[in-house]
Amino acid sequence: MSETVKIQDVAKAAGVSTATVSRTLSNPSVVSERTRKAVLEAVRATGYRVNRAARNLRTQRTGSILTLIPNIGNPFFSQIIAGIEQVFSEAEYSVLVSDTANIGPAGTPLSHVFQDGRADGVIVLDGILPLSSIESVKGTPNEHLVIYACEWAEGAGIPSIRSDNRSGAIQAVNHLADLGHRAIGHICGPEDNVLTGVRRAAFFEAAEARGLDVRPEWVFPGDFKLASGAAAAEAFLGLKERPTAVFSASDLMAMGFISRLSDAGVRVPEDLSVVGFDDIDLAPYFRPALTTIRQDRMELGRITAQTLLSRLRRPTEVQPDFLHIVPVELVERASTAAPAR
Amino acid sequence: MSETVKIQDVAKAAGVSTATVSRTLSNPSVVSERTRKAVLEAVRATGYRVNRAARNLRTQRTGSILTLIPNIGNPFFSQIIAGIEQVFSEAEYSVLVSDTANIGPAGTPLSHVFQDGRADGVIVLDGILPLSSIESVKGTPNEHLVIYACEWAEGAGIPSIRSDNRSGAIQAVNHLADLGHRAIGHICGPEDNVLTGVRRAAFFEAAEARGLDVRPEWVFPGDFKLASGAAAAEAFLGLKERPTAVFSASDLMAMGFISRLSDAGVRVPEDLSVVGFDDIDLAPYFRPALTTIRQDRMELGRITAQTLLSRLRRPTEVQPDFLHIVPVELVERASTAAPAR
DNA sequence: CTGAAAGCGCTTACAG
DNA sequence: CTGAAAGCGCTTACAG
Repeated sequence: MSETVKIQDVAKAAGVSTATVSRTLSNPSVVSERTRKAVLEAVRATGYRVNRAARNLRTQRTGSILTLIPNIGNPFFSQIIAGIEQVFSEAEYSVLVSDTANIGPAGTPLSHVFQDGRADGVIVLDGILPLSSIESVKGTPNEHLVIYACEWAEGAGIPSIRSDNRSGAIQAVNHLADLGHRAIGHICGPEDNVLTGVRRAAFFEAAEARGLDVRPEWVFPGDFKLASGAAAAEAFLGLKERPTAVFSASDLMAMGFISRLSDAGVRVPEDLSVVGFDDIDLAPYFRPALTTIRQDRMELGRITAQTLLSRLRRPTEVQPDFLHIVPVELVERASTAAPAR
Repeated sequence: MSETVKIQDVAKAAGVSTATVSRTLSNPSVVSERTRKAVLEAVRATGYRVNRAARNLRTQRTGSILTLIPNIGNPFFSQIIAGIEQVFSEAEYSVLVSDTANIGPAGTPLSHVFQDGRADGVIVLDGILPLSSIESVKGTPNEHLVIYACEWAEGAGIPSIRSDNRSGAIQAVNHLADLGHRAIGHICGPEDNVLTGVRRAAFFEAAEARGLDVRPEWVFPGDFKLASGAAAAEAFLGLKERPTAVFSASDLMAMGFISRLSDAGVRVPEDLSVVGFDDIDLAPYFRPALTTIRQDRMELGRITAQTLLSRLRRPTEVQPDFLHIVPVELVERASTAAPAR
């Protein structure tokens, strides 16, 4: 690999113009077979590779997609990103993954991503991204190249792919009711998160539909993470009257909850049934194995990527209210059982 | 955001040349204060943003770093990437995360990443990447812009940042020996992984140093994942004579192992002590809380990024044998205790 | 089917 | 301190 070889060098080696080399590489069918062979051979011989920056500048695209996540350190997102990456790498796009915090100082308009030429499309996995940032793309040609996955923001008018959170919560409550539980509690996600509201509302709705008892002190605050589940357990242990079952808005909180409870001698499922949400890899290996609502995160990522990809290919088609809901299912394991007594 | 505004438009608005606009933006000190103010105001008024592709083409750099991981779906890497991202986003670099599989068809030379103008530097978190791929950068100006983190390949002659795997394994064995265990086993990582070899060798070395009994049938194959821990448990349960303690090369395998064992009535730590490796977030919440070797993955990511960053800034400095080892520590929890009897 | 030429939007010696 | 001009390496109408 001596000096970098350019299209010029290939053209010279093949005895054709740079235009022909370019065509052979990007649109081979318009070139005669004889020429194509000569060019391809010259490419091989020289070790030529197209320079991206030059191509991007000329074609006015970047070949990359930006994925914005609230916290790159949170393993919850890795499966989703794997799904996204799978689809886009086949389509010859690079996937950039970034903390929402890293797109710039607070309040940075999302439109900058496009203006800077950093990406051809954006997948937002973070419902907390300020609406004002999202709105900066409204009315621009890039408006339909932004898409929410997993989380979303109410009223953003941006297409969204998400799990069926409502159904998941209802399935959890129904499962508990079917087992005979009459008094149930809930561990919530963070208050500023859209998933929290949907899952909680569906929890109340289903509990009411089944005539279950839910008291305000049985609804515990949380943030989807392990420690907040343990904190909920502390609150639970201080209760005079306890529910016989708890639905947690995430598996991680369910695990933190059960851990702390087991230290205090409360047995799951004998003394208390617990249902989680997500079905992370560990759920079947936790003891008791966690009954939970399975989210197909890989699939969610794939569908999101396919949706964005089709928009990148047919830029005219705009449907801002596009909404795709991925089904979830209850996975019954060992953390739920009929109530004692 | 009408049409895209270019440096030309700013120049016109400020009454200066494009050269002066460019200088104001990239090297403000060479411009007079009066001019600078006028330009900045024109930038503000027009909403100008530098086009990356144009800048990249002109400056012959990309402003991105490529991070290659064996499996983007594996949460083990997310903390490392978070550390990398943190450092590089401050330095105004984008971080591209990609499955090793996605750099191209098997055997794709790593040098392509540079030739394509896809990244200014590469962080390889995957020791399995073929040596021939790595070697393609040898002798090129990009040779010292490739760096291993976490894993590595023996003989690649590429700088490497890694945890002190040897010390970790020795600490695990010593902890077990100190508790009074005389017969110990090991669950290995995948055979084609460098970490597997180092941890296993150190395990044997320390066991011998402490005069412990290790039998071939107590060394279980694995792949770092949950299911292989459960498989090791099956093998363990079939043993006529069992060790009283096991050191697992990953936390995930330790958890899979303990889960399956507890189903079979083997209690940890009463009947068997188990030490993991990694200290993933769940380790303190698993029951029994896992005694393990803590790897500071965020720090590992940060150091890797800083090392690569300094090389990007001073391209002359080449030290192919650069090796940085991040300390690990034993975290004692509830999965280890003195042997019974 | 192919080539000559313009131009994508910047940055940077060079000259003054 | 500033400007005119070249050029980074491609792609793509346009013409033939």
